[in-house]
Amino acid sequence: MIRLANYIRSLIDINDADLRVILSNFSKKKLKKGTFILKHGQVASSYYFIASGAIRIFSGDEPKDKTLWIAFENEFIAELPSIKFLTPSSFSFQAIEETTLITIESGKMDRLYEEFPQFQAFGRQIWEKAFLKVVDNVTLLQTENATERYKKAVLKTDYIQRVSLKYLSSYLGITQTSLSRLRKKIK
Amino acid sequence: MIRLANYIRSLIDINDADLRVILSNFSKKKLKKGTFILKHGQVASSYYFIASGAIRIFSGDEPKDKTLWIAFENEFIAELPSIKFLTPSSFSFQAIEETTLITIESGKMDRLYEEFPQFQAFGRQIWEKAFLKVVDNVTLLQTENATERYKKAVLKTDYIQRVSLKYLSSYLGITQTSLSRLRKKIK
DNA sequence: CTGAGAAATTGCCAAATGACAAGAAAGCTA
DNA sequence: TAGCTTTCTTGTCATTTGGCAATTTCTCAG
Repeated sequence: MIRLANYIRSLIDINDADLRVILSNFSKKKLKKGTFILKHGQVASSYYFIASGAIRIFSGDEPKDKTLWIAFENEFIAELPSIKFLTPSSFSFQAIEETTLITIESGKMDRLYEEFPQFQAFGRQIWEKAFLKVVDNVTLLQTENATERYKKAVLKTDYIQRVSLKYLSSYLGITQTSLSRLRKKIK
Repeated sequence: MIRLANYIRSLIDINDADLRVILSNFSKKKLKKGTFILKHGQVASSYYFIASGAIRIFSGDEPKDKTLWIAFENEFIAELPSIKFLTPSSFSFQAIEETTLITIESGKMDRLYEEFPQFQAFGRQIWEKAFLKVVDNVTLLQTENATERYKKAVLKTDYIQRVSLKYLSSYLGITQTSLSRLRKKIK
């Protein structure tokens, strides 16, 4: 919970009392490796903060799934379009390690927005961050070759090295074989 | 203006009178080919609807720029993060044909949201559309080879064929040379 | 600690894409 | 329309990436 508190504080100004109330609306969940927290086609109803572990967001079904994003500790994630517009999710969310999540239902989130208007800035920033990350990704995929994409991904987060090649490769837009080879060449 | 009216109507329910007031806040602009409506580093302050023509959104500077998106008639575009958070724009917007824009300043847009709450749904959908488009793009870049990406881009909009290879190639994440060749092969 | 299943590596070869430069075609302006 | 500029195409060759299958390594439940 402290991690979440710090995360919120890093994005908005808020006093201790308000923050405490906000946090009381969240609940903790432990997930085993492999657990799905959302499957594509379902309507998403929660926001997730990763206290520890890693979640992969992907489209399609294994083994031909495509990893859109991999989130690690101290990251706030959600299937925003599905939550906001009650449409079926395009993506599945899966824990790829033992993971501790701190979650909140979207209804509660909305009530917090009403009760604490300054908290709305938090919601907006989640959107913005998500948007910018995806845009960055497009640029990377358009611009760099596989080797550079891998290097930059590692630079951004060491965590990325915890991810199996199977998942990482589709995130980088290459095959597992190629990723294995280029990683070897880099060393 | 009729085009914009239809566009708004396609996204939200709104009566004639309200729509008329809303439209009166927009203004028309004609742009010659090559004109910039926003350069990266500037803070964006307007939303744009393309009545005719085409706008390309790109990062970096020519000739090494990367085209993130190409928008055509009946598309609503904006540098949303820059508008919302007053941060410098990461992208430049440039007319790549003679273009007629219908624009509105963000301040006026905000006032419309207050005056016509149902219009907020319009704003939200712009965000969502932008987000989904970018996500689609990631998936495409991750999943398909250059030939497929080109085919799918053409399938989505015939308009794409109006775009010079120079711009189109970086949008597809390949070189102009390769695009020229693969286009020949397809015919 | 062990053995089955999953994941990663490697070899071999084919296909796709890139780099660079030259020439052809198309578009624009006076 | 002529002439200039930009864009497009093509040739050659190098490099990157993919496909497939065999083998090795790793992981984890029992």
